[in-house]
Amino acid sequence: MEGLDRAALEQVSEYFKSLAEPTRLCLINALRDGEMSVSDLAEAVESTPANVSKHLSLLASTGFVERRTQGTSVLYRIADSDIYALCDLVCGHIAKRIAAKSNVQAMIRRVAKRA
Amino acid sequence: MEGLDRAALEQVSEYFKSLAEPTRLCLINALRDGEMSVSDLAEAVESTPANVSKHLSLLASTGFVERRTQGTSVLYRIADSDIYALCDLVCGHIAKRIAAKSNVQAMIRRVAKRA
DNA sequence: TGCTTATTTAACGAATTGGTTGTATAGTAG
DNA sequence: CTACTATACAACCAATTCGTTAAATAAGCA
Repeated sequence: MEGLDRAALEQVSEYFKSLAEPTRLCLINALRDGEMSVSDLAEAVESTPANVSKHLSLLASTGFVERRTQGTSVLYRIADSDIYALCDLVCGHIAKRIAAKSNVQAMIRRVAKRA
Repeated sequence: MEGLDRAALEQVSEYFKSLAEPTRLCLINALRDGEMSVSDLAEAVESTPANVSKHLSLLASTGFVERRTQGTSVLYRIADSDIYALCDLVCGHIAKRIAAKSNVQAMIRRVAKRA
């Protein structure tokens, strides 16, 4: 992303924004095992169909999920499994931070002991 | 991130949120070549020192950048270069989407020609 | 000490967003 | 055709956020 202009960065931020919401991450997690209907997803993430529908259409607009109609239901699925690589990178970053922090705390404990 | 509870997902979303803003992405881009002061960064991203300072402290709180004081200046640098891998994944996703879209448009052109 | 520069912080306003509620649309069954 | 179900959409409110402005803090220097 080296030489991106302002407009491009705005678009990139849009994509990050669509992942920057716990309910949407929960939906993405629920879709790990395959496609699900809106109402089933609503139950899975403990929210209302209306709310879930709104989140899903946002995720669809950024291309992370795709929809398919079956009868009166609409089934959603993950469209780009790179999304999980993204989440794993962030989780790894958090894990590193927690590890670093506990190292600091361990050091503080050592210093305190010595004093 | 398979079995994450609500609290953990909320934390993950915090990290994505810190990348979900064009000015912050611009700052991260500017820090690619090494550490920079707040005022230099403000000039680089065409914003005010106050605004940039606020964005930087947010990025520091999620551990993507680190600070170091030198005289009256404060120098910021990238703390975890995984951040670029994250951006590259998103850029790749966008590129895929654009490619797919232009394929669809090409197909539409073909069909239109045939008719 | 006082002056200047660099950064941070607080307070404010405009704009965006997540969730709710009520309504509209579309497909299915009777 | 009517009734029912599943989903989407519009309007609304509360809460958050980006940027600005002004004031506070801190470091270097005359």
